[in-house]
Amino acid sequence: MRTVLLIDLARTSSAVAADPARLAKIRHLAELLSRVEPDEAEIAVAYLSGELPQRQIGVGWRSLQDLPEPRQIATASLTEVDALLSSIKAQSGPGSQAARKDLLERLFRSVTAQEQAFLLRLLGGEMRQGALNGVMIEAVAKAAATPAAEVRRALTLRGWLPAVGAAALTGGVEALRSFRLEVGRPVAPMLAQSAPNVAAAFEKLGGGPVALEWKLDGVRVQAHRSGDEVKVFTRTLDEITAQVPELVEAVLGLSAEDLVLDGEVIALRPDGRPEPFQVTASRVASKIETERLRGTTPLSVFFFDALRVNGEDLLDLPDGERHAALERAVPAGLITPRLVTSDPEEGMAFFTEVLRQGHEGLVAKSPATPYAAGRRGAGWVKVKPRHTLDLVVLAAEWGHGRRQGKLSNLHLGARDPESGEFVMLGKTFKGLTDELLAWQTERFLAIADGPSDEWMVRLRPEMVVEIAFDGVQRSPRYPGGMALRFARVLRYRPDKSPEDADTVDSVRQLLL
DNA sequence: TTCCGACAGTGGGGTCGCAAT
DNA sequence: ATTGCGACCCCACTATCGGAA
Repeated sequence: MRTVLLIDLARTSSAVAADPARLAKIRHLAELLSRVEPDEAEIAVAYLSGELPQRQIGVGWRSLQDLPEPRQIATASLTEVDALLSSIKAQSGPGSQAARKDLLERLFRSVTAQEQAFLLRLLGGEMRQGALNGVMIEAVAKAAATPAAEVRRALTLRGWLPAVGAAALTGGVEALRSFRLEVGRPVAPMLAQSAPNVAAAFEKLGGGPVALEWKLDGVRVQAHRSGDEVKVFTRTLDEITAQVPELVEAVLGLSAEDLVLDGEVIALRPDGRPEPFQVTASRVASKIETERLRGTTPLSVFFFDALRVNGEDLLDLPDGERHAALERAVPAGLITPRLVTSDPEEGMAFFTEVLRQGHEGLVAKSPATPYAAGRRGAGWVKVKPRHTLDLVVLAAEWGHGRRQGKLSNLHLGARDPESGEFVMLGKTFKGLTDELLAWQTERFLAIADGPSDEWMVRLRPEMVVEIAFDGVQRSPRYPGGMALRFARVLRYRPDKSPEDADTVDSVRQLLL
């Protein structure tokens, strides 16, 4: 009999969810981790931080409906559950959906109600216990009696917390220190914060010179080269080597044979201007007909960072030195345009220029910052332009989790002057404070109109709301053939009536 | 004592591959 | 051929805790 069973994880998760204090969550998690046996440590770290050792198993929210009754006695071990999930993942070909369902039912029949609830949250991808990677890093450190900084460093290099956590719990700080940057195995990519404008980005980086780089609206790539072998990974560390042969050839064309580079792939038109993001994303996601697609939609790559060049790990070096190494290893045509300046005015001119060329914006970087992979550290700050429109709320959907009982997700419409009707352009739930959620729920119920159901309340088109968004994209889903990208609420406009709302024509202007 | 960095949660549009219909 | 689902590409914003100032 194992000392730690699935029921223990389920109980720990409940305790974590019930205790809002971060330090208490860490205590609960560390207490369990300190009891788990070495061969189950990876599973425990994974499950309690909302991950699966298999990463994905082809089961989502929809497959988790209509599950069997629980049993009364909890006996399931982590190893047993892990084996079942592996066999679910292994199903493929005709009949696989039925086989998956069968195995999933067997799993749920073999556990108690509390374990079922835990597995539902885990497999559904919504832990709702207020603890994921960030809290788990601290819990692993506490349970293994190692500094959290050592865990973070290992996670940067390994990119997968369950593996790092298991190493820490079984081998302590020595095991953590044995993690190295390994060519061919992806590193957790460094992420950026955002700022509303160039001046604010300069301010955030705290004076001194700032490196400004074009922000291209493509797909983030991490390219590894060892001799004749190249591997390419995405931001979530999934391998896409086969989909991006242009990138592979570009890297093989460099003289350095030992490389880890960070950059962006993007589809450019013959005139050099960027294709819409959808075109790049479609090209990168397509696994078949790659050779034909190369002809119609070629990909370009632009690197902006070097993590390793010719046997030297550069992660801990400041940005300026890493970029110098990048410039030595990679020709200028494959490097993201960059300007180092202390002058915000000069920065704004650079921003204007990148937008004129049709690109997304800028990323401002402190030349002193090391590559803090996997953390949205303050070293990188992105700046993008923002559009706004006054739109009409057509309906609202009931929220989930902490928004349960509140009307949350808004259906947004622009006015069609021809018909006098409103054309839906998308939805948003962003930008709403708790106070605004409470207010709009009450207000919406007062103007409810038309067929509503358990998810949605239709409204008389009376409420005008000011919406910020990044751009307009072609939509196969919405009636006007266009949708807003990254829409969020700025404020309600009680001073405006629906007749004052922006029109579909003004939105269409932005599509070009 | 106040401020602010980091984290988790709440969901958005679009596209692909695959299995089922 | 079409549809449904899972996965993954891009992502913004608010509330909260707890350490920093």
